[in-house]
Amino acid sequence: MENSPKGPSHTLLIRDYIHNLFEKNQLNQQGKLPAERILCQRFGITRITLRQALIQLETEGFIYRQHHKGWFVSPARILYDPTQNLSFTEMALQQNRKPLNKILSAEKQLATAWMRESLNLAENESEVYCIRRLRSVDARPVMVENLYINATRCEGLLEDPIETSLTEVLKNMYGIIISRSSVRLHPTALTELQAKDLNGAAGTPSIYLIRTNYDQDDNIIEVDQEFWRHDALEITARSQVKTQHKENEVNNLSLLNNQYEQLAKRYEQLVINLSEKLSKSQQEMLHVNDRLSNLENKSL
Amino acid sequence: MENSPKGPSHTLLIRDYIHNLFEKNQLNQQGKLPAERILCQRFGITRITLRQALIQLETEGFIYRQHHKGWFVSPARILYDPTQNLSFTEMALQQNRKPLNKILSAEKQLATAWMRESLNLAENESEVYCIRRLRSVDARPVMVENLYINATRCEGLLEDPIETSLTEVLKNMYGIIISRSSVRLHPTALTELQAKDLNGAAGTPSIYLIRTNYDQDDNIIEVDQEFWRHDALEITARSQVKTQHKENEVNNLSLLNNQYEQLAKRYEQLVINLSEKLSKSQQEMLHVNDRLSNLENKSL
DNA sequence: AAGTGGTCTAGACCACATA
DNA sequence: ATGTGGTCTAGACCACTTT
Repeated sequence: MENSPKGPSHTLLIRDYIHNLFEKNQLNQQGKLPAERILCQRFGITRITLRQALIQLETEGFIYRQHHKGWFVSPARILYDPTQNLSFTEMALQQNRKPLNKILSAEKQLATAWMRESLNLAENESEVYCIRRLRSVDARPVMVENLYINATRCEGLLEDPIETSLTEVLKNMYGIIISRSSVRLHPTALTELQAKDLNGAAGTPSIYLIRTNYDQDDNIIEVDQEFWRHDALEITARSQVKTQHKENEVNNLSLLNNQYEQLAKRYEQLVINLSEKLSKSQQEMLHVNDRLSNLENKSL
Repeated sequence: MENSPKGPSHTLLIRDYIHNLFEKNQLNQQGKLPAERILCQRFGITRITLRQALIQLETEGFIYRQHHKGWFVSPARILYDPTQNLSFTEMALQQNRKPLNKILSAEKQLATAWMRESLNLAENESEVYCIRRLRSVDARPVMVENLYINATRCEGLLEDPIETSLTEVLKNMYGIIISRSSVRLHPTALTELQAKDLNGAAGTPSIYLIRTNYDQDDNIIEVDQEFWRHDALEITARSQVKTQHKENEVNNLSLLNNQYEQLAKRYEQLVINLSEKLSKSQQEMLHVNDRLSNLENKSL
């Protein structure tokens, strides 16, 4: 058979085809595509060619695969705002999605060099809690995360009910409040380990996100590595000029406060002076009145 | 020839090989890899297999390709903080990279439905400036962007020197200050159009970013679609709990202000009262003194 | 004209999932 | 056991870049 030298590439044709299937609701409930070999027949192309097209659609985030099960249309992305301190669960619920947590492993380890540096461990701190979690949305696994927690700060953590909310446990049992965090992220590919947990294929696009969490005293308490399916996430943020406004507001109010304070002080001094004068005046008055009544008595 | 059924996949082998080349500085200055067919020989594998490995490395962000030229090791990522209002140029310079701007096209257009909605155009506003720009870092094209600007707000914009800084032109010529912006982004694949400008291949991973810019009156003035090479960018952000602190600070200061204000008012009233009493007292004194001197004169 | 990546055919066997 | 995707071989021609 000949190659098709001109015209739109097969990727585009297949993309249109899948778009149509999707819009006409001709996919089954889970949004599963027909088998690869069937699609090959339909388009009269080789499997390798078809797969290249599918992989491109996967890169676009339009479809995804479940290992050895098939290709599916991707559900809507979850909105994630790294500038807000919302937990995964809160985030999902807020968007009417069903979140699910699963702890894959949890253990105490000796800190590696990387952990020491990331957690900014002190000389006498050497142990770290390592927790691996799988997080799903609407029964689809979307993220695996590795948590690294400074064990010195929360000895005995693994005996606590960390399945529900780690943040709550840290707050209620150890008095540690996660007050701010900084985040870094970039696109990359899944390694085999992560792909296995996410029920995907190694090498598929993903988002690597690392979050550093600080406690109320601005010490690093926890570092969180997240590996996301790249089609599960939409990142939002807004610039912080508002903060500048607040800054200005604070400055203005402080200035005003100073003025009021000084005004009050000046008034206070004035009141003191006036009071003194008044009391002198009144004493004098008493004195004079005395003299007056004396005189008047005499003159009678 | 047989397939290789076990052991690490070719991708991993090739990855190690390239890592080695890179660390031993055995690549030429631009970090170019040997030709695909040479690599095939070296590993004793087919070109398709090799390419799958290369594409996986590309997805990881470790290498990238220049269309019909070859594969190269990716340079370091640019840090981008969407919560800060830094321009592309400022951002690059701050990180000791050499930014380059190139305007691909600039024209006035009738607003499409999408533009109307995105720019929140009023009934009587119907024209939009559309500017396409290519942005490079260290001579490598990393991003194409489409700017959409409400033309009613800056009639004649295209006659101005927009090659240098659009923000400056808007500020100095039209009094429009971009005061805040909101950003959304997700990973996807390059379309042919964008791939062409970025000198890449269609379907390679990319980051789609859309920014909405607001002026000092919080009206939308500009919408900015950016298409990034996915290996060129590292996104950073920090949570805004600081804002909550500022919020509290503002509230506390306001409260304090109120207290000071009331204190000052009370003092003021006190001063008035005291002044009145004092003046009365002094008048009375005068009166009494008069009477006193009269009496004393008489009695003499 | 030669070299490069981009795309495609026509098969094959393996590993895992499901029934 | 069967069907699914995952991986691989051995070629071929096209489109673009470079010499």
